[in-house]
Amino acid sequence: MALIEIVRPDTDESQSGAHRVFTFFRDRLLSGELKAGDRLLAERELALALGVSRPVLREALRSLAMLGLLDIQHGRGAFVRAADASVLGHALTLCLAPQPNILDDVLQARIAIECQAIRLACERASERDLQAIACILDMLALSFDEPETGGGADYAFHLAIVRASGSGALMKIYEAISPLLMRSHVERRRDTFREPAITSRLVDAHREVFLSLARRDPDQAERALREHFLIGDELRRKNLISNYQPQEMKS
Amino acid sequence: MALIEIVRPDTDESQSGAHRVFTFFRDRLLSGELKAGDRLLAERELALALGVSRPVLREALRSLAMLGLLDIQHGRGAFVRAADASVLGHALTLCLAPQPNILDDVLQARIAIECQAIRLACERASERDLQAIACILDMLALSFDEPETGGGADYAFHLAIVRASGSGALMKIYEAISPLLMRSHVERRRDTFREPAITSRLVDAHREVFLSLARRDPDQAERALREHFLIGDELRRKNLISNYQPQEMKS
DNA sequence: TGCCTTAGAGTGGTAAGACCACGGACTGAC
DNA sequence: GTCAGTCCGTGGTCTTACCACTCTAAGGCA
Repeated sequence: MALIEIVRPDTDESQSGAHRVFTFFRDRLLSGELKAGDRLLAERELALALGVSRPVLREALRSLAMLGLLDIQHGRGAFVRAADASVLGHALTLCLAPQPNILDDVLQARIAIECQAIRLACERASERDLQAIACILDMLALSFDEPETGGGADYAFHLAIVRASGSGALMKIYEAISPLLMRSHVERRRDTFREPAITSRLVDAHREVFLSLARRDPDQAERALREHFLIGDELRRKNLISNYQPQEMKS
Repeated sequence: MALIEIVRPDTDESQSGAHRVFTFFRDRLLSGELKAGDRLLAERELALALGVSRPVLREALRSLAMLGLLDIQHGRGAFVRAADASVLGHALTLCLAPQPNILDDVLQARIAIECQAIRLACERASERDLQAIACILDMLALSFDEPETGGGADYAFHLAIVRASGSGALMKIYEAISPLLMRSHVERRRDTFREPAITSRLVDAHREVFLSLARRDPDQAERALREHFLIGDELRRKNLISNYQPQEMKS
């Protein structure tokens, strides 16, 4: 709740006011001088203290808020917010937006993260981590014929593996790509689902991944995981073909 | 150069003005309606057209600029900028800042990206990609005893592999983590370097990675790469030990 | 005495107007 | 033809004022 101390940002000449104020706060956030939950001074006081006008200060604060670093509440004040991965996700989406085939391409990033994560998890996963994954696996097996809960369990399974890796960086990046993953998943699920042979293979694949992890065998775990992704890829291709076959060419 | 058409953003009630304008532009950017290079209307006209005051509009534009989506030039105007990975890098840095051991942890992300990238590269790399990597390898071999250029060539080698994967997502994420990688690298390089035995092993390791890639053998390429990372890790540990050994404990 | 209502103070949200600083283009002189 | 100066359009900033929201505390009522 410390109301931040003010030191006039006399460095950083050449940058315009708002940008100066922006970097001022960003640096305090990076250095840990401002922690989540801290309340900033009132805008009028801050503007005075930093030697800028209120609109300029607001431009900077608003920018920080858009980045998810600040939580500005009408009538209450501005509070430092713990940076979550949602901003990262948005930034990534914006970066990747202009590129073609993003939804497929982001799958490569997913494979990259998960394969490394499961290797780390083989070394680092705690018993609790493994139990959690086992639990999700059970849910997965039970709900594999329900699209919604089944899809959720599927995602939870993979997320739990990444979490078990104990790597914050992998976790954050995985969270960042997950909104795009979701879009890809939704697009894919439209018609891929609901053939018993497929779903049972899917559950088996997950089980094998888990077993390799439980045996703490990195190479086999990664292999099982890659196998699982290959199956998904294969299914997708089959589906594409069967989708385009009946109606010749649509545009 | 299309000066954007204006449609009053009458949806999105409940959000404050600046945020409304922000999402207004963000959505146009995502949908491709605004392309890189486009010039926005003047602030005064935009404010009038969107039905907000100029300070409010500026708060939104400034936020977009901070995100790297807009390039606002004094005296010239505001231009749409191709989203590059630098913002992503900053966002990632901010997300990861509060966590301990980030510099080591981000290495895990690097390994993840590169291992998947080299697998893809084995399938997709063009002859030009391979030539480029070979060229960098030569530079690496020649300059392995110069800290600066050697370090640069090292980075360029790995970047070239990621580029050869042909995956935009992997590339963007790799670029995003590279500033953190740099920090880690600098920290590490302080004293790791300059033992001939080490540097020659380093060059050999790179060469082996390249050869596996040129033979388009994904499994071996990944193995070689992991080996390379392991060596680095081992060196780092040795160094830590030898650093702390001579002078007992320094605080 | 206790609770509810209400008014005030403090906060962010918005608007309008004016002026400054920079960049480019046009026009004039050389 | 070239160069310099001027002018206009642009973003950059400041000031002032007012509105809307939140919380709190004082006051009235039961």
